[in-house]
Amino acid sequence: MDRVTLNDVALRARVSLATVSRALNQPALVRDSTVRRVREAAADLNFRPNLVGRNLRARTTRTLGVVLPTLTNTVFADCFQGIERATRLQHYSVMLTTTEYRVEDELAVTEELLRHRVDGLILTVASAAESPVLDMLDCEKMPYVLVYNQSPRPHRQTVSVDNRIAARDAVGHLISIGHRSIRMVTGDFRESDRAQLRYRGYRDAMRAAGLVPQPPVEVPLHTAVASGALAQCLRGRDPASALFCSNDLLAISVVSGLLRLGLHVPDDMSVVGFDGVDLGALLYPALATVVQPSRDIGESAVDTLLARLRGDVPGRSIVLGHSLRIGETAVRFARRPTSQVIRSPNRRK
Amino acid sequence: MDRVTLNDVALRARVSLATVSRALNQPALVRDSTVRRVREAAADLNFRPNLVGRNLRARTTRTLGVVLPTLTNTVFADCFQGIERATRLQHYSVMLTTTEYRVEDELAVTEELLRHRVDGLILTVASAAESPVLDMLDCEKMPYVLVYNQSPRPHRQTVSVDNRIAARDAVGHLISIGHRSIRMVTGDFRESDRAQLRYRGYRDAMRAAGLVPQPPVEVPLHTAVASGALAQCLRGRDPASALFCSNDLLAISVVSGLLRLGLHVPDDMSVVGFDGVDLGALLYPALATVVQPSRDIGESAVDTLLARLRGDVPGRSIVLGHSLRIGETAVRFARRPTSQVIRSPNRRK
DNA sequence: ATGAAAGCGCTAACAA
DNA sequence: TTGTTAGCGCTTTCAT
Repeated sequence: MDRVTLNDVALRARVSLATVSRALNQPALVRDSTVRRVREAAADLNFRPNLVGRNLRARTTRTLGVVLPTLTNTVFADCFQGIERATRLQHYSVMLTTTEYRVEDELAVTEELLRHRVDGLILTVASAAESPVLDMLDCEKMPYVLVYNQSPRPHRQTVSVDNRIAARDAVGHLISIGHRSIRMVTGDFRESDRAQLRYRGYRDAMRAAGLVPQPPVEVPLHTAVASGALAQCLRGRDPASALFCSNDLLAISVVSGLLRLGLHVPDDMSVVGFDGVDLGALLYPALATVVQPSRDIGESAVDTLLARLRGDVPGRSIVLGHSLRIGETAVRFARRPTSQVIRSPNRRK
Repeated sequence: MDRVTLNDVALRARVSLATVSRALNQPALVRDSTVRRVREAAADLNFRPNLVGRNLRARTTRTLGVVLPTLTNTVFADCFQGIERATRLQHYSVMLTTTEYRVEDELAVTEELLRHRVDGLILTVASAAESPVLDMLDCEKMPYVLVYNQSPRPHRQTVSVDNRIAARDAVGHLISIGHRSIRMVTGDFRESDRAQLRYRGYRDAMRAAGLVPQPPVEVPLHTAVASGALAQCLRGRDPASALFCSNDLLAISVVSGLLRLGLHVPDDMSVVGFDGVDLGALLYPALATVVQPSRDIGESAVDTLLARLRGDVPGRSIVLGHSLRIGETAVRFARRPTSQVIRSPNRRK
């Protein structure tokens, strides 16, 4: 492997080991000619600083730990790219682990990160309100920042959109374009405090309009949406004309499910998602959705965390702005569909 | 922070530091009663082994470095999840970095990983045939395994499907169901040796059927497919009836683009992708595609790399099986469309 | 079965 | 400006 150490460089440059270290890390403290000699020697020997040694000595690793539920949902992948970019800019490294939504793994993977002595953590947990991991981190005074989660406890610093208001806006939009019977579709409800907040936003919007919020339709995650679950929204004396989904992946799946049932989207049913993954905009019909700035969330989390590591006072949680993407899966409600705009391009010329 | 070390535990358990280390790592070498005392002391003190210290001493980090182009394409996200699962099973950790397809970053991010003294690397490079990173790794005898890439040089161990044959199978399928004018759509061609291999597979299949392969249609990546590029496939005296796309993301984008142009998929144009991302199966119409076992590729890469770290001889590259997913975006060619199967569900009842 | 001690590669006092 | 030295937390001979 590579066994060339500071000492080897020192020997070759005919200076002490300490001088090499300084020449490489704080060249200002070393005579120019020496710096050059050292650099040359290092280059000749193909010297590669050993961060393990440095980290042990420095008692800091310049590495952040990241814990996310999954990367399959690109919302988290985007966030991670943001995290990575920001850390790289600040000359930090990052160790990523995913829990694949297994709440019981959150603690174990975090523990492993702590053994590696990451300087701080960025994580998305199932529920920020009651979380063994966060309790542990608090107890050990290990700095961390939550992404996507929002926490009732102010000391748990988060970077997110305002899920409740964002959801309210989305549903409010549906109402404003004439929908009155709107249902919310979620994955496993308990798995995500975001979904719960978004459900509250749904209720807020419904009530504000004098409508009756319905209980959420829970569909199993990561699988084609059972037509049964969807059919449930279509039956009864007050069938839904619009569905608000707790995330984009689910929304995409719901749209496909509806089409498969022989319905037309959006003429028969409007659908709105939440996340704003790029893919949604590429689809046809383009997914209407609430856009969260995932990359920014990641970058902002890094900045926040590093500020704290530098000793800044914790500061408040950060709420980034969301926006509505007016896609093609949601249109004005009409008892008898009038518009053929969306469908017509799919016609043969 | 946490400053409890082996020594602290030793003091509390009234044994030497060395005994604590042994009790924790090789309990067989220590009297049972002592092991218990040590464990208890460690638990009381909330001792958390410092891997930095261990790694420095052990001159091995039990950590693998991973370099991937992006996570936004779920094919890589899936692969990473496989990598993560396998490493965790073997009590290894992993450091991930992405290049976001910036070839010029491959070297820099890898260098950083090496400074962290990862024991080995798993990477997907733009082109395995000529790659400064790989040259460097070879030169330093740093163990690595490529995923997705296939290399002409046998010593560059890879884990992948047979891209050329897989592509040939896909195009062969199109031919077998009556298509004769088939074009291939790729992203930036130079960015990926996979795309080139797949193009060869396309040519193989065309020629084997006595058809004339056309040059690839290159469309800019990560953006809605320009209708201009697609229109190009529809013009001329021999307009395509089917498109083979170099990856699923592109295929999805192409399908949407066609729909937007007013064409029907698959009646007017069949589309086949490559990758087999889960999402494709959720869409409507479901994407026809070549399925690669991405998770397995990741897991297999870990196993291969760890075997090598254990001193096994390198062994040959691993070619995992692919399969065709018969989706709904590809159907038998007919001059005048006869089937309404796909479209009819989208009709109002 | 346990302890003493050396040292992994590096940084940072402290001296010179 | 440069050198000497003492560890950072851990594993591992080598003794006992």
